[in-house]
Amino acid sequence: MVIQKELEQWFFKITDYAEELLQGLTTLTGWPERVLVMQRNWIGKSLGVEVDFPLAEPKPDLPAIRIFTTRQDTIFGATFMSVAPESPLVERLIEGRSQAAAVREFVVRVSRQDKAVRTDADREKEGIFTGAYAVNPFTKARIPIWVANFVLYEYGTGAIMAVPAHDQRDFDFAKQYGIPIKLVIQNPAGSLAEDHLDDAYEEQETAGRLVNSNRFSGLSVPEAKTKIAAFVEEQRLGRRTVNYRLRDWGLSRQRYWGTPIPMIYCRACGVVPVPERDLPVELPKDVPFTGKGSSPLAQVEGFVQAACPKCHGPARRETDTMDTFVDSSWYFLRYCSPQADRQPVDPAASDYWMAVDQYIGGIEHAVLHLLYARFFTKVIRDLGLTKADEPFLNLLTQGMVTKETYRCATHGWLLPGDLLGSEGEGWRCATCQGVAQKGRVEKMSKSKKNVVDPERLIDTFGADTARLFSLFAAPPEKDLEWSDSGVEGASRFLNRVWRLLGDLAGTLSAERGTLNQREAEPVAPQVLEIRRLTHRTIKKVTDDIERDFQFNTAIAALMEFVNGLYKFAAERHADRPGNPAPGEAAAFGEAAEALVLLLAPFAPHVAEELWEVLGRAPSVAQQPWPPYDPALVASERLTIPIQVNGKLRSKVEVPADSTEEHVLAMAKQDAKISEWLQGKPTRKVIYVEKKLVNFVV
RNA sequence: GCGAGAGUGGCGGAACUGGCAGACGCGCGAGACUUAGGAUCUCGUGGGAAACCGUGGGGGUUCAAGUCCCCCCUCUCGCACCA
Repeated sequence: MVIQKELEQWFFKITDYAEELLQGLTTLTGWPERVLVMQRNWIGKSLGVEVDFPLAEPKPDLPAIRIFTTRQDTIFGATFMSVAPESPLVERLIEGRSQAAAVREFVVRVSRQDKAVRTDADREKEGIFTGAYAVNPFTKARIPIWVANFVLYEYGTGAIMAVPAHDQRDFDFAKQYGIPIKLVIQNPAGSLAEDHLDDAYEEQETAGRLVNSNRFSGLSVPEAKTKIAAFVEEQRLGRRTVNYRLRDWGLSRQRYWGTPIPMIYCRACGVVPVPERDLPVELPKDVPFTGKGSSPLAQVEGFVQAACPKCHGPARRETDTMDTFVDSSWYFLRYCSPQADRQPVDPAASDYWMAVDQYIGGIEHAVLHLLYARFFTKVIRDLGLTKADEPFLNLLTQGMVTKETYRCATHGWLLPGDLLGSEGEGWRCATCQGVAQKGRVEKMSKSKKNVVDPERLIDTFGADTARLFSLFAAPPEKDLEWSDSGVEGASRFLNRVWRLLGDLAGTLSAERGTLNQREAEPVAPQVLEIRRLTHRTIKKVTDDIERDFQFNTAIAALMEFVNGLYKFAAERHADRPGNPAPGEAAAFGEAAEALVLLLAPFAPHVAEELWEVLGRAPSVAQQPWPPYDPALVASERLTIPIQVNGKLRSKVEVPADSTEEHVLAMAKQDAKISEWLQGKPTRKVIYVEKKLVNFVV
């Protein structure tokens, strides 16, 4: 059973930074849009006004109820007010009234409800009349004050003006309790009738006009918002206000693992912070975990008992620990100067290292961790310990690993090892032989049992295969669907690389170095082709890694490279057994080295061994990234697609430096093309250099 | 409901600024080598007999659209009584 208790807790005043945390988002150009949106929503800034609604029977210390609204344009339609059940106003409003007992009972019932139930959007709207009335300051009408379950005590002022005609929640509530509805905005068609409304008219963007609103009638919604807000201030009824959805960060946890909150409670002096010389407060080692009651630390008398730093009398320590998000909010700053012992961050070191150029994490941290880390950075900056305004310049939110699920009617979710059968013949449960249903692809989890055993994976295929597959299966920001046959494919590729280099290694060493003399002698065409492939691959892999970590296409390029090298090797054996063209072995040598270097980030262990196979000194990890020769990246000959009326009809091969005239001439000579062009006047010829020709006939 | 992202072969995914759609891998098919193959190698593999048709659907711009514009559908994620 879960019981709600009120606890006294510690908070960080993150709300002081709400505006800066919001504004800072515009500078985070290296962050994914959806993370920015989530943070913007989380901060939830809204502009509105606070207005005092005088009580019909004012009390000396409570003359009015203050509300917050963003829809001041509808204020003439406010026909009642609602107050949050938790609000202390409730008690003040009902005191001495006949309704008091019933209202108290309602408040108790609502506050007992589970928070999850209460915050459910479909929750039924419920309320109770307090017996008290207020005066709408614009219409001077006497309006009843209700307690309503949907009004949030934590947001705004904990009390609202209710405009049933233009707010769906108020509309539902008014309908339920028979409260009058007053129309104050008419739609452009003029079709809204106060007594026949099916729903609240909440539209603000279209050209609705104010009605029944005195001197403000006829204005559009935006005009009315501005004018009424100004009027409220002129008349001293209230003021323009900014509200944030963001709440202060409650950091107290009734757990052991976490940083102790360095506070001491003294009967005489109150709450006293632990003085700096006594920091850090360390967690005691010997703690009983009973699993019940309060914080584990509260059980440790030796920890709890302390002397008051002020009066040195007996006092008690805070026994709650901090939310572990506190630690992850500034570790990157601490990493800049882990040895600094006088302060948490050495400003010089922080200025050198910060901000973090590239941050990688799961999307689940979009709001909490990434907002808290931004908050801490700003606080630490304001303490003068760093100049960074923002901690992370570029953010990559990598996807989750997913896998299909299997379920047996009697045994529930099944581990891959508890499955019999195959995709074709269907799946069965290994325990009961019953039918196993293949379910959705979901995030790997222990509960759904759609997991792979890393031990077995590594025993069978090795860590390189697992890594290579993970990087190849999807771009990093997308979810990765685990596939056993895909893993086999990755393993097959590494084996192909292994065999290729093993075959080549023997013949390579003899001719190393001849590449350097390539200017001196004519180069055989196949040598040039091998070298072109090599340099094009280096460029492709380099570009793909630098362009948003597109490891999947980088690995695809390596696979193409290997396929190409096999082809060249096979041709060599077929055409010129034992008789290589000048420089051919050297070109293969260059290719082999590049292959190993490019493969190293994706399959470091295999690459390290291959580096040795090539007879090079360890370690491949110490080698510079291979450069490419731009001259070798460009092809010598191009295949130009030829279209007629935008449809592909043929292709011609031309030297890369061909002029437009030459390409067009070649195209017209092409047998298929000349057939298509025959007898029809060519109206237009589109020529895109090195790309394509299109005849419009 | 609001916001963001995405829809491409049997599957995972390529296609950067409009210019050969389907790279690469899986799967599948055929063949080779084999006592054997769930190893390896080679070839093929969007649909269609073909003309042609094909990037969720429908319009549009353009010589040319997966890519740009308009409308619609579906899915995933986030927020959700925030006044």
